[in-house]
Amino acid sequence: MESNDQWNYNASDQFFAFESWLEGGDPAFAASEYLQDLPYVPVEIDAGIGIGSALHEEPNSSETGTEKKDVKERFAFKTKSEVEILDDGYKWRKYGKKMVKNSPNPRNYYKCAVEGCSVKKRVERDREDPRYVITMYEGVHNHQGP
DNA sequence: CGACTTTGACCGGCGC
DNA sequence: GCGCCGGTCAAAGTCG
Repeated sequence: MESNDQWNYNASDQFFAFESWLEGGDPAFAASEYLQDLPYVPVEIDAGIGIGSALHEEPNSSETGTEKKDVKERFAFKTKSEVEILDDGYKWRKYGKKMVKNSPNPRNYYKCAVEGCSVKKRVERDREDPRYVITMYEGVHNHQGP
């Protein structure tokens, strides 16, 4: 599928921001409270991947005894984009919109439209830089394509 | 006519 | 115990 191409058109910006976040290179973003409790999942940046690949990581493999089922795979990054609706190759159904206290911008809630797939996604603009969009994924796709 | 977006209401967790 | 805050539901509306 050509969904990789759709990723590539802005993958550079996305993963550059993501790397900066991982390395603490972007204090404003790292310190933002959107992500304070958001465990990130490392991704292979050189692999030309989509978010779906990143979400295949399973953090519970090293856990022993009590497994933390509540902790789903979550992943966030910042994108420089004018529009919030970025087609990532999946079909999303919007189910909510909310104003967060610390931001003048609304936060949008999306869910994967494929049956049996409960992946969720949140999109919101950066409070400091309105030209950036923060996207957060949660869950793992059960299916390969849209 | 069907599928999806919109928007306020509702609910549960947490802090005070 | 109450109020704030973030997340979800669901009815109505809109678009193709």
